Amino acid sequence: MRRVTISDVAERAGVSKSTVSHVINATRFVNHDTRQRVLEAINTLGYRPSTIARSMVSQHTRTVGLLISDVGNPFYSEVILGVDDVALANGYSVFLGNTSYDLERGMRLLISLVDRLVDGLLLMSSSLTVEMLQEAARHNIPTVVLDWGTPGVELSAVTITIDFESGIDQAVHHLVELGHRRIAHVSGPLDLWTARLRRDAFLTALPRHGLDPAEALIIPGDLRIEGGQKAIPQLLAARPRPTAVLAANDLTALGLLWAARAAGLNLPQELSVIGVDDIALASKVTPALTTISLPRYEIGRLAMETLLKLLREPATAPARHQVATRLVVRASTAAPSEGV
Amino acid sequence: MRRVTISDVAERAGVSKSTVSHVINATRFVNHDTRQRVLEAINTLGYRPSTIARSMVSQHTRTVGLLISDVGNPFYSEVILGVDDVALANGYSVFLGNTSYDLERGMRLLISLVDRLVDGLLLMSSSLTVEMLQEAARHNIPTVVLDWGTPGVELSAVTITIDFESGIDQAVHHLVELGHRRIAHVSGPLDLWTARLRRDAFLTALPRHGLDPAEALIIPGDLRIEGGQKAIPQLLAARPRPTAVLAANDLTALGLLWAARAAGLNLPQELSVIGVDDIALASKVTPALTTISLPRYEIGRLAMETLLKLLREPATAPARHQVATRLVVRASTAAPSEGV
DNA sequence: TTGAAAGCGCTAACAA
DNA sequence: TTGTTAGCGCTTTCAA
Repeated sequence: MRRVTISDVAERAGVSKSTVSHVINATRFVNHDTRQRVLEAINTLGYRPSTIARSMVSQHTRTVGLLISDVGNPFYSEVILGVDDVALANGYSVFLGNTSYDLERGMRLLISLVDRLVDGLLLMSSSLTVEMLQEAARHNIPTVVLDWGTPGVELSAVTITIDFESGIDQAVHHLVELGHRRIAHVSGPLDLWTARLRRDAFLTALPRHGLDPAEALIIPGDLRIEGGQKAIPQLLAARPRPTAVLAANDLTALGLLWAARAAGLNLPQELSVIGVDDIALASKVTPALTTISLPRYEIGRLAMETLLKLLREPATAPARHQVATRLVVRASTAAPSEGV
Repeated sequence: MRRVTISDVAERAGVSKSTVSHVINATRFVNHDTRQRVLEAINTLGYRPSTIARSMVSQHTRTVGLLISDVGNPFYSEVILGVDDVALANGYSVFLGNTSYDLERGMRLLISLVDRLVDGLLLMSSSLTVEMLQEAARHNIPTVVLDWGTPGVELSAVTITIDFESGIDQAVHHLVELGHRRIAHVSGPLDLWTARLRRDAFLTALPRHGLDPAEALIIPGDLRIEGGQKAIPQLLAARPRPTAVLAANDLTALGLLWAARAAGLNLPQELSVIGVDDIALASKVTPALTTISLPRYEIGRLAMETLLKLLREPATAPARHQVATRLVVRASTAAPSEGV
């Protein structure tokens, strides 16, 4: 049972291979009748052009590589969906690689992608190195980098960053309007670019709403539930005690909520909590979490579309895109109760 | 800046292309000195063999296609990780496709994978059809199907199914030992194979522990938090009222827990709840969820390894694998309080 | 309006 | 111990 090739079709239709090729790709005029014969031959034979052979001559594969630090992270999984949708709609297939936050693994993955002649690269991994970018550039593979801010990135790749400032500013505004004056922040690990970004956005938002950043309590967390839970004792011990807290992400916020309740606090009156991410769970818990929503699917879509544009117009200069975030008010924020 | 090819290396080393090929693939003896010269040429030129050209002649690609219904589902994301690990370790790359529970989309994805000459297929999508399997079989692409029980599957593909019976039997045993006699089940949508499987496992486990399946209350759910929440009123209205409930998955169990607490029940004394999945959250909530743990990563690993074996020994007859599940006891189960 | 033939970068007979 | 050569299945000049 041999694979049916273009020659089989040509023979069956009584034409040359080139004619078959041209009817398939609509790349030059073919007489109506012969075209019909070719089409028919294709159908009865069940012929499908070999992508490999095509790539061999065209030197491109209509594939892209997607490197992710952690597929299990709900943030990324929706991003993947956005990428996948755009890819499918444009005839691209995507190679997925999970770096597991492991630099060496990431590099191996990247090399295998380069060897596979991917047309473009989508890098969404906090464990990225400049060498990876260079490797991609060396083979001049168009690259889109998500949410990675190392200086110099924008020289060789298009970057997509998340504009936390907008959402965080809304969050602070919301709290101040409710009457809060003492707002704390439970940050992520500050060696992470994205964690610093959120903290800084918080710190710069404060003075815009009449609050003094110097007085703001910053408790380091780990972007996980545990980090939020561990922050509660510190939070309650602080004098003056904060009446609201902005968590670096929703998991941290949930940890805060649960530990606060366990400590006997009346929520949200005695402690308002805001998260970042808007994970699925955020609207399901009690009290439902007020949070800053990231357009995850949108990010994936934008990334793949940007890459596609890069592929079509290789001359385009590396640019930077930002996606906005916005506050979703639910039940975990309220006016502070008197005399706390 | 042309791509450097095997001819460049050959020329530089002063040998023929075939010699270069043979040192790269260690496929025939090459004199030590010439081998050194070749190696050196490869290094200085930075030569990397083209996977495409190789595939062209070998007719295989060292790629596999992975079709998933929903990358966002935490169950699948860990499976992906297992697949990815084994793939990377064996020099395979994986194409990821998200069917979004959409049959037509799934078929399009599948066809694109077939056209790309993937060596094997991993189908982990509840939205699968027999035609998809046939399409794969028609191109004789070895296929591994996860958790899909339609009769006839095992004829053309290796199946990996999850042995819910073991874990569910342990769960019922655990509850009976605690003193429960009236155990309810909140199922998934019963048009899903996997939901029926769990319900049936529950029903057959009961008599093994002296309980009458005919008396068991089965409430249909949706595998989501909402389904669990909606089940609580029915559960509380039933006479005699169940003292324990086995949920079809952890999300349902969380819904049950939260709605029960909202209804003023004292947990776990007044209602014991067991989930299925052991999602990350299960151990974080209060009370921590007793649940039946699925070895998700293990499943991915097994699937990819099975596929690899199939690729190496194509003669192997389609088989079926089962992976065991086991009960993890936490704080959401307890002896029933008296006189409920 | 169509065909012949070269070539994409490799592997593997077959020869030497 | 190594080289020559014929493909793998397509696309694309160039020619007719």
